[in-house]
Amino acid sequence: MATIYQVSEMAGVSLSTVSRVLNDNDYVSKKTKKKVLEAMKELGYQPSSIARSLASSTTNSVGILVSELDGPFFGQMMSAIEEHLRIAGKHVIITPGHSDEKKEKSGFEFLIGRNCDAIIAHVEAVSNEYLIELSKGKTPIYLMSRYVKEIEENCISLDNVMGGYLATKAMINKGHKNIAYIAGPQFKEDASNRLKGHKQALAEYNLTFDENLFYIGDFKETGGSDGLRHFIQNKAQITALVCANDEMASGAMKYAREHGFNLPKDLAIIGFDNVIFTNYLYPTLTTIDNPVPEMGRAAANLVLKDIYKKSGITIKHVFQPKLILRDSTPDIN
Amino acid sequence: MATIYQVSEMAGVSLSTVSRVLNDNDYVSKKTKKKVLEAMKELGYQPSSIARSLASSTTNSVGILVSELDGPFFGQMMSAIEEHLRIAGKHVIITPGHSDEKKEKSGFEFLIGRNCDAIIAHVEAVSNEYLIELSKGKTPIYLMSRYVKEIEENCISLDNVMGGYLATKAMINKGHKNIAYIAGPQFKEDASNRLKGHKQALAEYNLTFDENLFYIGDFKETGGSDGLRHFIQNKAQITALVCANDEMASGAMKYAREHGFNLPKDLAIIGFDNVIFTNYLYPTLTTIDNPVPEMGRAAANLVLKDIYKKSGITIKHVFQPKLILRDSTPDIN
DNA sequence: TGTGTTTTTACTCGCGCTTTATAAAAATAT
DNA sequence: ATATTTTTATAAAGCGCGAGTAAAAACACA
Repeated sequence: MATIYQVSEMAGVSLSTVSRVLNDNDYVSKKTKKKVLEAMKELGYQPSSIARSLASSTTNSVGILVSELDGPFFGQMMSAIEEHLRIAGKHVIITPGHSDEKKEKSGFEFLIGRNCDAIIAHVEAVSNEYLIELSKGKTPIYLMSRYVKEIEENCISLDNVMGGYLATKAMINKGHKNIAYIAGPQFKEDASNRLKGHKQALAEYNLTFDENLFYIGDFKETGGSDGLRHFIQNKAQITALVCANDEMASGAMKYAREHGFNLPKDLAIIGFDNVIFTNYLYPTLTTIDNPVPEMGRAAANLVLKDIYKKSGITIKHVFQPKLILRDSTPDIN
Repeated sequence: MATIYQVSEMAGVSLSTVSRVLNDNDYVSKKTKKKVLEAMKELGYQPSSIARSLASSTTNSVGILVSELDGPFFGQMMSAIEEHLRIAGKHVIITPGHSDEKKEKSGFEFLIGRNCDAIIAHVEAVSNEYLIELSKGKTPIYLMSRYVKEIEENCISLDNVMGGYLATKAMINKGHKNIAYIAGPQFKEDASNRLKGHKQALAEYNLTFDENLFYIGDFKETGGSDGLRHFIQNKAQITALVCANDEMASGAMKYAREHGFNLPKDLAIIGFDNVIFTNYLYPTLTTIDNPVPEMGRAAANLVLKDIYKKSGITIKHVFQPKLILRDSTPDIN
């Protein structure tokens, strides 16, 4: 691998001259610049970003810490952030935290150790205190889908309480009274907030929250099927099912169909997140839109503004969910 | 940020001693080791992997270059590779190539510049020649879902021709004669091989390949709907539809339903890849299993063996697809 | 021709760590 | 007690680059 030194030798100039044409800021005469450029091409020179980082303590790369590498939700998120950052010439380094405290912490450490200029994290298992403490370090931390008051300027979040409220209210408005709820793991902030919204909606319409119509799932397809099985086995009389995310809703739909339900007539189902495939289910799934791509762009913009000093950017920190009515929640008569 | 120097000072030993306990290979007495470890903890010391890489020219990280960050196929792939590598203490750096030649090349450059110990790539736009040339460089390249003869030892691939063959043959076996095919972008090797398999199956059963029953889609949901629309508008009389991947199949299903088809009776549909959501569609989608997770693990194992000298590993290079029969392809009578 | 400016280039140090070669200390043998 | 081996620690060089400072070259003006 050619180094800057060999380039300088070949071009007959000093090291720093080469360095200067690399970062093309300082004064270099056109003639020498050309010479250097030619030498670079000749040698197939590729600057080592590692060495660069060490010397300049800036890497032009931002770390992304997500829960999972797969799953439509995180896919959209990573994609939106990366795309937006790439335009600005920044790169991303992605690592998963698997919703596990240890792994999330080790993910942060990895990213910090790699001198990321900033980290955008979607973490669920670490405590707020940890995050606040971490934010005092040299690497700025930005949080996706999580609101921590002490560092709210670094948070991009969705109003999940409102989302949960909208979902259940939609069912109530359709005329349902026996509404079951499949929640997500309650240590996850968005899951608990969505549940909170569900309860608010029930309360507003004088419906009581019934433990028998409540199940905690895993945010995956299995959570939906397990939840519905639970309700059926307990002979719960329900006409509507609210799921805390789309994966669980789709799992519930499949389970329902396999157990003789005629969808959507026998059971109305609503999801949450509006991931792509909801629109390809049958019946198409009513859900709550979670504007992940926009939020990803907002996070990217935030680091562009804070870290890379791009001007003229205004950031929205809290996003609003929106009800998307489709076929899985028909009017009842 | 604490450096190795401050640790050495605090522990009252030399730099290199600290370095040795870090890499705990050479001889260090238990006593000094303990002293150093304590000093590290006290200072909250975190070794800078950047500096480490520069000095040792090894990073314990492997680059992953995928087409897209979202999409169930790539999600599974990234996840499988990462999980397997993480066990061995290696990290991944992921970057997308967007099936675009320039972007794929820049992805390679980025990863190489970051001194990845190896790169696992799923690329579609760059030429075989480029890949062969690249393989001569200092960073070993491994290819997912692509077979290049000259570097076959570094390839993990699926027998896509066989997959395409199995899909169409399944339809023929169900009794269909008017079988339409929605292919993927033909510059992608897997897409063109699947098509090849389709043609083989047709030939084997003396069915002629009909341009009117052929459409090239984009491997996304829209490709499926566009394709089916095309056939309908051209008044093609078809009873079966073979799609080159699951996303297109799901798009086609939706379009079919919206246009009065009674699925699966009026139109049998088969996909390809067996991504998770196929099992949650209605009717559940018959498809060709693409063992992505296994292939991901194989790729990870390959670099573990080649690069990190882990022993006792045998690698399978070519994987076989498998027909997964579900409800979208009923028997016809 | 000499002095003052401006433009261009070269040197040197250091980023935080690994890695020799080498010295010092401890353990063992004679 | 001394020589010899084994174990442990040190010092110094260098990985590839950036940045600040010093020096050289080019130019301008009188």
